[in-house]
Amino acid sequence: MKKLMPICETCLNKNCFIKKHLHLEKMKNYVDKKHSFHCNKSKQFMLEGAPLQGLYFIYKGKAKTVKTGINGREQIVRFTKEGDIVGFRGFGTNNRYLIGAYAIEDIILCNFSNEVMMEILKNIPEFTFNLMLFYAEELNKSENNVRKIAHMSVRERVIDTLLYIHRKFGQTNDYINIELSRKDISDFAGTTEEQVIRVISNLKKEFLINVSGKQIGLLKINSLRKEIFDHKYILK
DNA sequence: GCATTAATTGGTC
DNA sequence: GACCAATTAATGC
Repeated sequence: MKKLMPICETCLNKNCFIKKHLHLEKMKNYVDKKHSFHCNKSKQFMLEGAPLQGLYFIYKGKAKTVKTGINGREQIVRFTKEGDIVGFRGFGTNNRYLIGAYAIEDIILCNFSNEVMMEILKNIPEFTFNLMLFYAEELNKSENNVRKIAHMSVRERVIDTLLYIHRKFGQTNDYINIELSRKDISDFAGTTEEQVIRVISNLKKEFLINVSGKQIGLLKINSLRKEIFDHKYILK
């Protein structure tokens, strides 16, 4: 089971950037040059400040990308899943990664080296154009997140985080399809572990969510959305 | 089973 | 609302 080597042609990740452009003739020259590997749960596979080693594409599993703050606290930049790109922030301009990345569960990654990525970007305009659109979108999301942390209360930020992972990972059998520690949630919401525990405990008492260990399920999505929306309106 | 880590609760500033 | 301490639950080895 250590020999599992993902093949782009048979890959099921429709939203993967490589897969999306596989119909282009030139692309086929490059996909064989990737190298794939496993990374176990909670292990780090990308180090903040380390020299660039190309881009990572998640073949299977979930991961988080983090940035170390001034006080040593970690801020989770985003959560990622199958088909997502990791490591694109430092690409091109910097020669080092600006963020670190950890596996949330056992994952399989596909890595394209700097050299191969450069070749793709220079030779396949359609790919480059779409990547630019992707960058613009990510920048927008990132700015929105900064605004959230600045203007929303802790309770609102936690609710917002829950709605986000619910939207991103989906929910089956009354529980969201990702298991995060309270610390992970707090590092994303920009608060502390204790605050997250208290908010989650309250939301459970109010019958807005289901909680069973690390599993969380949203019960009244509209009520939760409304709470965020109302307060945003007051603040802006 | 013991040791480390995570979750929870209460308290202080 | 952050930080700290104490207790308990969960998990790793």
